[in-house]
Amino acid sequence: MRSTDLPQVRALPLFESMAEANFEQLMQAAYLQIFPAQLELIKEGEPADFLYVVIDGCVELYARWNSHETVMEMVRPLGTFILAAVLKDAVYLKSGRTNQRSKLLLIPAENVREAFRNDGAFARAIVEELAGCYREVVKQQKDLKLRTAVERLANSLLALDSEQGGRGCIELPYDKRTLASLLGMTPENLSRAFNTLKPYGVGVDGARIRLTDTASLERLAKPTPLIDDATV
Amino acid sequence: MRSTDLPQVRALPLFESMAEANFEQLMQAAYLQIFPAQLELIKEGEPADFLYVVIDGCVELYARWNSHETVMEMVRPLGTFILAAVLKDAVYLKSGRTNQRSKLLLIPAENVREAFRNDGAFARAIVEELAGCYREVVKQQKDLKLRTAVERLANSLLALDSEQGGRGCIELPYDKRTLASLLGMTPENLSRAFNTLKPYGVGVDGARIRLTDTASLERLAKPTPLIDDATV
DNA sequence: ACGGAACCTTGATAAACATCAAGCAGGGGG
DNA sequence: CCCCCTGCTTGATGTTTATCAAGGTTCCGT
Repeated sequence: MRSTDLPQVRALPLFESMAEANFEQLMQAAYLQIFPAQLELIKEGEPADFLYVVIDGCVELYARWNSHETVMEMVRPLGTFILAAVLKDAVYLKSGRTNQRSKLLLIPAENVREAFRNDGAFARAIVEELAGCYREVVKQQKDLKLRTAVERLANSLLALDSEQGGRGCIELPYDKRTLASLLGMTPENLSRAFNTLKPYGVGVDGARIRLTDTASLERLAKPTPLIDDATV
Repeated sequence: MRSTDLPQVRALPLFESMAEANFEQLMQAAYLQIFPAQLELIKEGEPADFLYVVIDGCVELYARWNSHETVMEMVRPLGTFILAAVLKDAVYLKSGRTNQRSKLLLIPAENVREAFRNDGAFARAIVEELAGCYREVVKQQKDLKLRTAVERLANSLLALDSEQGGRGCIELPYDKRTLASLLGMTPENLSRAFNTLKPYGVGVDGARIRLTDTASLERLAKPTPLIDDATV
């Protein structure tokens, strides 16, 4: 790959500390590709062939069982996915599709494993990344087991707001039904949850959400760093 | 520490490949200790001081929010816990207490991080372990989001059975209320779920469960390696 | 502009799950 | 041995969430 995207990939925590030669070798083996929206990238149960980096666009990771489907995670730039399966040389636990037209970097799994074996700094960066991913999922699980749907929505709105500048004005980064599934509820329920939050200063106009009484919303949501802070 | 437990700790996947000198150094800094039942070991939100290894007994990891509590994981011999927090030098996301009188090995966090920096083989073993932990939580999350309480119970019974020899005769390794919380339901609901499973050949006598129609139970449970197999 | 297709919302209903309140059974300590 | 405590179960009830069905809006392509 040759492009203006290379420096920002190099700057990712996962890659920034690895030796130049190893990084170049990884990138030489990698593919940079643009995919249309709604394209099936990976399917749960299949062996892990590539480590993916989202350069542009958005990828939806989801899982299916008994004809039910649930969104597990939305990966936005510059996130990576399927690192654990690649390292363990195991099958994917989640399926993945592009949510919109997306530019992705595909690094062959075997090259990642080779770099991991040869480059100590890379191995340490991987540990850091994996530990972070692990803690994120644990937080999601606490969210799911300890909160009701309305509480989960309230907290996710507060998180989105602070992510988007804390101005009380949110632009939802994806469909409402995607958000619903991500939060573990049905689209109908999300609609009703938004209505429930109206008295707490939550105004909805399509994908634009307005928070006019953050204090009140926080009293309901009771956010805690141990569930809601991305960095903790 | 000096004891008959050392060889089995050394044999753990996490430690077996590290250099002898580094392992000895880790063990010299570590404490082997026996704790009574129901003892608070760690508290969510506190900085990670030790990596724990359960040598004997059982430790319950749980989380709390808004005066609700849920069991996240039961760690039995020879499992480790709180690895991610130790590596990231972060606060615990879960609290932990002994479920019964337990023998634990406590390795100071700073020593673990030092060994991780100095011993490439250890770093790789950590990656393997972390990736495995990550995938376990992802499976739990799929279980929670895609299945009902009865389905979760049915699958966990099948898993426990195969873990205990597949003879259709299970001894529950902990209280029913603990199992309930682990599966994300109330004790009352677990009781009712057992009743729901009676027509599928599930007999309950205290902590002893008998499966008399595994085929029928499996038709209901629809187990899949992508959620229910520990090793995948 | 029109038709159609997503997407979202709303309402009605049903299923799943939690809560509250007793009651029962078994085991450990006095 | 008996008592009491703890854990479990059961029943009644209420809340939360899903499902089914229908209507409305927006946006796109023809």
